[in-house]
Amino acid sequence: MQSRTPASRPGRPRSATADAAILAATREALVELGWSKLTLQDVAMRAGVAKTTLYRRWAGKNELVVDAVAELFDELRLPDAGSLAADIEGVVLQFAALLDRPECRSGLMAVVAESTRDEPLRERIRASVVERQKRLVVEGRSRAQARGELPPESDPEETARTIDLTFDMVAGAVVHRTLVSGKPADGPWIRSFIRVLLLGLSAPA
Amino acid sequence: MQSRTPASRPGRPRSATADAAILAATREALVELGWSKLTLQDVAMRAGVAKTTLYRRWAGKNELVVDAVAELFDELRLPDAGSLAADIEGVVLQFAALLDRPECRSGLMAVVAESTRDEPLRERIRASVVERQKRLVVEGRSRAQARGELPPESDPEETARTIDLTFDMVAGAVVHRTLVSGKPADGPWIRSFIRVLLLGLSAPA
DNA sequence: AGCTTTCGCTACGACCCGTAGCGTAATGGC
DNA sequence: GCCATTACGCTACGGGTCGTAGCGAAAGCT
Repeated sequence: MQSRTPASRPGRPRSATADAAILAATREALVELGWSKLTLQDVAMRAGVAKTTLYRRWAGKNELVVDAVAELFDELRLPDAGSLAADIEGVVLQFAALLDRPECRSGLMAVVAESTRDEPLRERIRASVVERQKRLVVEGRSRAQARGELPPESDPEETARTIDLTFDMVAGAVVHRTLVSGKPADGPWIRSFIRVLLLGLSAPA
Repeated sequence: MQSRTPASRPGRPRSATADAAILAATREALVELGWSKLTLQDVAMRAGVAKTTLYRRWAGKNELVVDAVAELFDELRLPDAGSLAADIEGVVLQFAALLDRPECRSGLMAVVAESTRDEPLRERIRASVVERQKRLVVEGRSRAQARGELPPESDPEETARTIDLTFDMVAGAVVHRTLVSGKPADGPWIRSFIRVLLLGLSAPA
């Protein structure tokens, strides 16, 4: 996750149990304290490890929380509900449920904010969180094109741009609705959103 | 801004000069240090005031940064470029320029993250930042309806939902593009975005 | 065995927080 | 002009977190 083991090094290996306990303790602390009041020594206490163990594995609070939140995004799955609209609705509902969890709300936006001044952190977020979401867009899109619900594209560069645009529109709208407007991204909202989105995307270039 | 003066109170009034100096110093510190390394005593030094003066006016870092960033959003204007697409392009370009400024990037997302566990803070952000953006959507929409570019609505509740949806889609996509994907919301991107958006919004219900 | 790395523990200086207390400055009411 | 009231700058304080260093013991590999 954070430090690769080149084959097997000599010496005592790192405890995988401790890793899991630390990440779970981090999420627990995020729920109870939120990002700003979360301290590394509190996480160490909860996880039952020494504070120095945390610093051996993570550079700081930012990196730790990214890894703790990233695990939540493993749950995201692309359902096969028969139509593009239904597929998107299923994914967005899962995403909205994630953003409803307090450990996600307070952690994710905070590390994104930090990443504006920390390029390695941005890359870490991109690799472990954003890519997992984006893959859902790519897969859903190719599936819809096979069904004839979206116009196919020949130019691979144009395809990449359209995927980027779709991803930013979907994820951006849901996040903004949930965290800025503070209203739930529930069924009715999602369906009206998908309607606007698909009308725009399915039109010929 | 943060404490209303009921008519005129007895005693020495608060220095408006100090207010402006503090907010400017906050933005300056945001540029140089970013959100996480910004401290109130550093802001006090830069502004040439005592630390206690800061605490007399703002409850803490969160509220101070919200006010400092909110002033930036005063610059947003709705241009009259003749068509809805051109109007939106103008507004989004301004918004993207705002999000390019480091004092905005690092400050805005951080307070939004904090607001997930602080309802008064969320309300403060809504009133002083979000409302100013939303008004642009409302105005641009009614202008477009007068020009016949968007279908009119009879149900006022439906109208409110459409405005909310439009706002979340526009602001969300631009923020996500800029801060999460880390790519510029430049002219070509904005135009392809507007194309998708308007195709969806201009379709009949 | 011997070597290497991790782990828990303790301690440390540095820094920031948020508040209290003081004397002084600036205003409005009488 | 005097006084009550509020704002201001300054100093100081206890409490907390940070990130690091050093130590002895534990747990793997060869």
